[in-house]
Amino acid sequence: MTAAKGSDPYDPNEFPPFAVTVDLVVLAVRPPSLDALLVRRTTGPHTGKWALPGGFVAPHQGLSAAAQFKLSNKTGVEIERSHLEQLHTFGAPERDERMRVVSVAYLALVADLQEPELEDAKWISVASLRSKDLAFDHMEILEHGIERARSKLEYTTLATTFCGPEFTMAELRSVYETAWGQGLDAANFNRKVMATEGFVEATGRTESTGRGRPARTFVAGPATMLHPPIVR
Amino acid sequence: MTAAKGSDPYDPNEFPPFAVTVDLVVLAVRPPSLDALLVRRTTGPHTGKWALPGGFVAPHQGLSAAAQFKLSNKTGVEIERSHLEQLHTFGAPERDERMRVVSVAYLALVADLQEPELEDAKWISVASLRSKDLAFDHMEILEHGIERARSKLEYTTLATTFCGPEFTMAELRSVYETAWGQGLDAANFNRKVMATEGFVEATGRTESTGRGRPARTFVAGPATMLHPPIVR
DNA sequence: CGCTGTTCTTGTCAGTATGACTATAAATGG
DNA sequence: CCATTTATAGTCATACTGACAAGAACAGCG
Repeated sequence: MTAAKGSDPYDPNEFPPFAVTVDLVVLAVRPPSLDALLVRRTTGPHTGKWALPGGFVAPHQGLSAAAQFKLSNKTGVEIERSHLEQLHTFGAPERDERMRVVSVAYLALVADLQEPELEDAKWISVASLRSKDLAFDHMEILEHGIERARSKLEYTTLATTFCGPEFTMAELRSVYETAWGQGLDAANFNRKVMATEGFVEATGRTESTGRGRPARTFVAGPATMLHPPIVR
Repeated sequence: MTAAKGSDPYDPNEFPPFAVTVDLVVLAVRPPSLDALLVRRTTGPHTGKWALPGGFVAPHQGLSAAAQFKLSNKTGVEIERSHLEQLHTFGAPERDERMRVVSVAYLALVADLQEPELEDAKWISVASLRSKDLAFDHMEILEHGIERARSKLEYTTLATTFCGPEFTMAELRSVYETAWGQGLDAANFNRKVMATEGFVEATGRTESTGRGRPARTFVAGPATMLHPPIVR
């Protein structure tokens, strides 16, 4: 195949338009389960099925602005103390029967601040995903998001985003254990976290859960990347 | 802000359409420089400027299919022995003055098989990027791609993609050194690569560059991820 | 009030990986 | 055959890791 050089042969006004949507993978760690936020579709195709929160991007709206809007819109989540990043873009020609839709998926990590759950929305444990039938290709998107989140815990400080503003080592560790589904040695975890400059900062206060020795509390430090990583 | 619940307020047919494009960050390691492929714009906005290869996605074309097509189209590159992955999606409302354009950027890593360079296309060293004025937001896209490639060298076996089908340890090492702009200890590099199961497989043959002891040659092994990583 | 169970926190230690370096091997070109 | 070049193997002190033990600080209970 010898290529036609020069200008692109397509005129963007020639063919039917694309629609662009954002879909959100919203994850929270709520021990003992890692949960994703789903909404029930009340209109359009796949009505009645569970789906990712999201919707169409407005004409003059940026992509991340659209994602932020949907996040605060569909969930009560505060944008502060949460993390939002672009995940992947899905644009298979037949993913929506109505028209050509390209969906830019975003990943949101939020603290579990028991926000009032909207109706037609629920948290679902990612462990119970296999049996679910999500709308469109949302299952694939969700799996991408889960793997991205699990992976990013290793080499970034994002674990603190899953915690409240003030947290104990045990809480931080349980973020990893819950997301990864495997236990970590508390002593070694402590050592690694404390050895990483700027990961957490001690408040000087302690917090008691009623049983056992009270734990020191920490707040997130300024660091964003982990050297060395916390390994699975 | 209390959210409007239920169905999305937007009707996709109400507002002006989006156009969707793919843009390619094509990288090759050609010691002593890491090079990116640029094409000169001959039409539309920014005519005359250098830009990333790319173009509009056809109505029934998948995103990665579009990227593959543009890759073989604008470069003579064989899809085999190259790596193509989605990078990031750029959709700022004003990034193209003609209309709302959402661009899905792809990252392509190719071996330096001195393909016949098309006219209006050239390799440019990423070290000389600062002085360049690329079309649209292509500089930002390119920088994303470069950083992604540099980062992926650490924990994947993608370095072999930059080499030909058969390569020496020195060639593989120079991929890292060129991409990272820093020297690596040959002996330690050897040890780490050989210790990683499935990274490379010895052919039993050797290859002489004219000077010095001939080097054993290797082919890429089946592994895709590196444990432990090769660190910068 | 002291015991006990629980949880958090610090300490120890052997095995391993790492980086810097040295030594040897195998070719080429005078 | 010797100097040079490059590839590869070996050495060693140090740092990091995982597994485990020990100590510290609480609550609850008899």
